[in-house]
Amino acid sequence: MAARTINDGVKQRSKNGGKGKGTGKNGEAVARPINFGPLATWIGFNLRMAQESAFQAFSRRSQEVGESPGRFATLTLIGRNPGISQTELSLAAGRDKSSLTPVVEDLVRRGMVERKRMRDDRRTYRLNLTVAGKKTLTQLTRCARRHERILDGVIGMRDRKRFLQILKKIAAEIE
Amino acid sequence: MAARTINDGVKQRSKNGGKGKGTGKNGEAVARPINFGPLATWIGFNLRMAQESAFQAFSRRSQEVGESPGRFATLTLIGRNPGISQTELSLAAGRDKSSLTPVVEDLVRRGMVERKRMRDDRRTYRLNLTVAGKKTLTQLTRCARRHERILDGVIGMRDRKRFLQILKKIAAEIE
DNA sequence: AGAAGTTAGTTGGATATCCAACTAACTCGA
DNA sequence: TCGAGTTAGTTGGATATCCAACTAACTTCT
Repeated sequence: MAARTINDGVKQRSKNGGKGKGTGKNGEAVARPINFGPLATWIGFNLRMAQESAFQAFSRRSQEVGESPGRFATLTLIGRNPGISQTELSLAAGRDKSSLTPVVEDLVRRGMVERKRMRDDRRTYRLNLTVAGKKTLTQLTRCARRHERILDGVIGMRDRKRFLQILKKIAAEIE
Repeated sequence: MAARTINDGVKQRSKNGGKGKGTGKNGEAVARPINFGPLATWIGFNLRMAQESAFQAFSRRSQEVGESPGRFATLTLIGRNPGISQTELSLAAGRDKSSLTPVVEDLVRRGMVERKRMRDDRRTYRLNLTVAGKKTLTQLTRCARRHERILDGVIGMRDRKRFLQILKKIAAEIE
């Protein structure tokens, strides 16, 4: 993940928050209204916008612990599935296995993850968390919980379950 | 966008679709169950998975027209907001303005978009669709409609409106 | 047992995107 | 009117991710 400074993603993009041409009566910038056309009601576009927003927020949060958001899912999956292989991991995390090569390398280098060749199949690695990895995961999990709480607040507990179900359905059934 | 072949993203990742160790009685591969731990119920993770899934599907679809998915939002926004500037465009599309430099360049080069300096502010560009751009946009819009119809099918019309509202709320209210 | 096929992980080439820093151009205040 | 501050767009440096092709290791079929 990018070595982002405190000034991060959304902030940069919204620095100029919707400010286009023109100025309001107080001298404050005023947004020129943008016509989104069909984008306004299309799921695909809004899904992307929501995801990016949430991701940036979590990115900021995980930096507070000095980690990147990408590491989080990886550490969780290794922690919950000791001895998992890189390919299994990539499938679970929804990434290409080649994307995991540098990620795992980094985690091993920093002493978070332990990587052993399997006895009976020497192509495959077994991944496990080290003590340091478990500690980091605990911190990251706390971050994630805070993040989730905020998301829950936005979604509202009344709709949360259904919303989650639909997300899973999309991930599972589209193509 | 990547010059993807017909064999695309999700396909690649799911080629081995959940196949871990072990083999079922028919000789078919059987997934080793993965423990997702808290990821299973976290919005952030599932939002990412759903978005990626939908994005890949649309990516494939837009290749049928020889375009990349990223171009679609851009063309739509220019088409709906003639004379829009690159910065306004970047804000609307939720990307950094620097990301748009190569995109707009490409669209201009391929004759989809026309780019003129403004008279009264020579820093700013005005972007407009050319005839060719409008034609391409029409094709892309058809693609997108097909894609949306599939998403609608997965979500179900009963929940669609609420689901969309929540996505917008997340994009707007998170950070 | 040996050849052909498959699988785990890595490498290479490419794109998309970000942020910071830059240039040119505009605006505003004294 | 000139200098400081702001804004539009580009450039540079970095990361994340993809797909294709590769190597090494396993499996299967004859």
